[in-house]
Amino acid sequence: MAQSEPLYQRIAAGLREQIRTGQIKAGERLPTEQDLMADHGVSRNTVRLALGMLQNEGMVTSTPGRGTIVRERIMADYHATWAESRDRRASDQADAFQSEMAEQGRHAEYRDFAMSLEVAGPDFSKRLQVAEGEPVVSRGFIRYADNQPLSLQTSYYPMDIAREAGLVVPNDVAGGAIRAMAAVGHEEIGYRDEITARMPTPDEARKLQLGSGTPVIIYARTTFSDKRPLRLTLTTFASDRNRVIYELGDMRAYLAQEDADA
Amino acid sequence: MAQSEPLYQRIAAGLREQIRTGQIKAGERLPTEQDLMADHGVSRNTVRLALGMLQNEGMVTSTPGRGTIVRERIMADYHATWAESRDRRASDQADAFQSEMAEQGRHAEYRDFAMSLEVAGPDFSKRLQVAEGEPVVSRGFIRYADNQPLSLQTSYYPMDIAREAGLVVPNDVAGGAIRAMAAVGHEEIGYRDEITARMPTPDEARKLQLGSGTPVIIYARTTFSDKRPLRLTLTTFASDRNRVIYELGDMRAYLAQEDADA
DNA sequence: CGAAATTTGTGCGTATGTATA
DNA sequence: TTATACATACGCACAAATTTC
Repeated sequence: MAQSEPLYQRIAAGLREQIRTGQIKAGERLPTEQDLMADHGVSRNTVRLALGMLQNEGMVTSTPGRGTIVRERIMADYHATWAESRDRRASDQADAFQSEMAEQGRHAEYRDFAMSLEVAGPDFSKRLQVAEGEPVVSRGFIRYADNQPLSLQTSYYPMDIAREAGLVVPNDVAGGAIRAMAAVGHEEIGYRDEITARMPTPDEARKLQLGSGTPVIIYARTTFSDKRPLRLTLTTFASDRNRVIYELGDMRAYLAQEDADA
Repeated sequence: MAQSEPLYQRIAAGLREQIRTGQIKAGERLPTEQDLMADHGVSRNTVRLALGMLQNEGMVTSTPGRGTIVRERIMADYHATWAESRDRRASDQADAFQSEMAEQGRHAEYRDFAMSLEVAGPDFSKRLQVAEGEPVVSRGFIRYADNQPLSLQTSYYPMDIAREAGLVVPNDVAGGAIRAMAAVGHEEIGYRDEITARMPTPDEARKLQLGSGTPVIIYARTTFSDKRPLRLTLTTFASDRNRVIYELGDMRAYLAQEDADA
């Protein structure tokens, strides 16, 4: 006899397979806990361990009274290569996002705009070349599409640059922060992007309305003039609703293929 | 009295705070389940719900007999901008990785190399412009550093190109697959990278030796000649051990800062 | 609209197995 | 070997949210 894996893992594997093969489709209900208890002849505790696995994998969500439902994922693309360099009209880095969502027929907006002064921790200090303990200017907001939160974004600026560019104000800057900096001689000519992922903090989970098994993508862009770092932008993406896209080099073959599809 | 959150969440929050503030450091043991039961006057079940939260957040790992321990994390950088275009000597896309790890004084290697023919699913079909159901050539391996798995990588090639370039062999190709394709007229001149994150499947978790709360970063690179897609490379990174890095534009300020640090 | 039934969430207790120190 | 500590599994009760009638 094969060394048997735990009961709850077997039950989870069975449900996972039913979802993968489409026997249970996105949006549909799984059998209730009672059903699963009866089907497998196990205690409720064991059934809940199995369902807990699927929740932690982000495959299902459970709601009291409703049941356990297979999640569906929709994807918004964040084009890192040109998100900040096209149609920069409205707000800080609030730019290509709205035009891209509009193309997809979705309503994009920014909420909870906030400006504050923060003390540079080791992270900011190193990347912005600011002494630890010095103040930096933080400007952030939340991106929404169709009333659903997509990502949290906060940009940090060295104090002297923020002052020169007129960024130390508690509201949006006409034309965007990037242009405001460029206008006073701080032009962004280099970018370093660092991307990783982790599970969200409870605060992030609340703001992004994340299901329990959904990680966040952490996207950190540091920009440079020819002399120094100008800006550190931290974006926290809900990973079930976002992809980050880079296009490099000669894309004529890709573009031709896209046209053919349309 | 504030609307009380569930007991197990309160207990988890307390432990989270002790870890964040450094009262319990990486590598150290949390109080045992028995201790936590006594401290908070709750049942073991409740204590385990709290510890389960921390595990799902990737903060701790539990081992029978040993206890529950705060995880420590090491980071390897994957330089997407030039990982495939520098020092391409050894294997398929096995290139800059080894030289970079060597610079950090770590031992890099590739294991479990495998070639197989697969039927194109909807994903491959669309991106490689191959009819669904057609065979594609798959070549994959696992990256290790200091005996620890970092990422799973599999590349898919359209059958005709793989044949021309001599990739339909169950072993490494001298000089790398990219050169082999270029040598027969299929030169990569464009790249589209798609990055997202999700929780691992049990299989991925096993191969990457992931703790239960660790997501994976899914990195999909499609490359193009001037005419058509050449290759789809799917990389699954353990998110607690990897970052993906892009450097764009003029980085002279960043490089100067790096030199100064060293 | 309100009441009842359904379904998951939280919490208790207990027992046995298994890996580690 | 023994003790410790987590893993798995059983049972029960009540609360909270949703759907159904």
